[in-house]
Amino acid sequence: MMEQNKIPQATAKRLPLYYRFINNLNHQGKKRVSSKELSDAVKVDSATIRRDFSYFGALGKKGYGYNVEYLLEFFRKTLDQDETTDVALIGVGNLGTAFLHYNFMKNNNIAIKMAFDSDPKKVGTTISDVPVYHIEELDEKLGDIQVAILTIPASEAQSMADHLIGQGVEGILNFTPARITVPPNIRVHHIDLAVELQALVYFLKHYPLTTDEEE
Amino acid sequence: MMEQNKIPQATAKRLPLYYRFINNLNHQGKKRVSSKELSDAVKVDSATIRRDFSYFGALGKKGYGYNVEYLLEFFRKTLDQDETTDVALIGVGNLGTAFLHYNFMKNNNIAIKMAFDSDPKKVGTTISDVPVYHIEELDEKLGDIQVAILTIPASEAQSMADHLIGQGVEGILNFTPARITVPPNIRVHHIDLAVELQALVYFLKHYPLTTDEEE
DNA sequence: CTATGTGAATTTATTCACAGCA
DNA sequence: TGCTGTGAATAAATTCACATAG
Repeated sequence: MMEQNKIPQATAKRLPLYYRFINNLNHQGKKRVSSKELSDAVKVDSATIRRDFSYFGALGKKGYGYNVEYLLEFFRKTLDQDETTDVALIGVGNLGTAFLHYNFMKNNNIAIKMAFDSDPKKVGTTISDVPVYHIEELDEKLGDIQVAILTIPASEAQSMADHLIGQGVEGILNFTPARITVPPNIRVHHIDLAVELQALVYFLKHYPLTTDEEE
Repeated sequence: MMEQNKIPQATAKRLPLYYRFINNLNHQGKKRVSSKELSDAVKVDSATIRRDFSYFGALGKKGYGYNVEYLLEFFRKTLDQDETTDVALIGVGNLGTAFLHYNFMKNNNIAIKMAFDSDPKKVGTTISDVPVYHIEELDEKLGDIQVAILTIPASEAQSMADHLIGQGVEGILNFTPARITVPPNIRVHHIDLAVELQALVYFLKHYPLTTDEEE
């Protein structure tokens, strides 16, 4: 696939966050920004930000900071914002609908192109310009979409993942509590709402904060 | 607040996941489990699981594995599953509604006790037994709830967080893209759906998988 | 034999602290 | 002077590998 695989994963995960904020700055007409300002905004230590940026070379100027426009252009390229990534959404419940209303195209070149559900009341409708097809039409409609968002009941997660992978999907954002098993060449990110909530509660009770700390 | 603060954060974040799976095993009538089996199920390396468990002492038996019932009982105590944690949900959009339908009480003793919104069509209704109040009733209704889930527009996140903190909230699960600023004694966890999706896409393009890897 | 529990090694990530450039 | 960029130090997390108990 692509170039320098030396960027730490922790850094890679922060890139979209940086990108969005730099984008905001640009819209506000701001011309320069320091790692300290960025730090206040995105809640990441300024040394970490400088370190993160440094993996891509010297993006700033000493004593000045970073040029917003330049930074934006750089991250646009780095995050492949030129090419659109098409995504399919599986499961048009409340969570799925929330995604459909979320306009990813606005800042990020990611577009949910179609959604699937088995509920006949939903099939045939359009939500935020995204058509909802019946789950049985999946093979026929999916095309070469490689990314799927799973917002279905946990009990169906594994079989649906298997099916999607069979149709060429390579990345799955799984909102199901089920930890799905996939071949080693498939990437799955889990977002487990119950776990997140429980973890927050656990930290609250066992990790008293006095000095500054963050997730 | 509480005892041994020597449990690594990474471990603490996995505890709810372990708990849920052990709970499942127990419901299935399983009596024993090995770190290897757990590993397959929750997708965490078995050595990491043993290490995680070891912070709590010797929970297993050599050559045998772990007794499911014992483990469950242990985690129940550790995760404070005896005492219920009450939570308020702010913003009854699609995402908020998804949370209301999610029955946290089933496995975890976390209960969304009330929800708030400004939409008069929603105020006064009840969703999954949770009453929806007008946002202006917040001070009056909130009581001593210390945890809030923020599922409102980003533009309102900071002011709402300030308000909640003023009312005694100490933990916030923030689904807003806004990175809110809070006093150092307040805990905020961010879950940023757009960032998660972008990060997945970035990893797909730049971190080709051949051998096993995970989020 | 089997699978834990854990020292030791390794890897990954963060943070300090400051030389050096604009 | 004010900031970056980065060596070096530190911290955190993972993983190896095996002695040891059942």
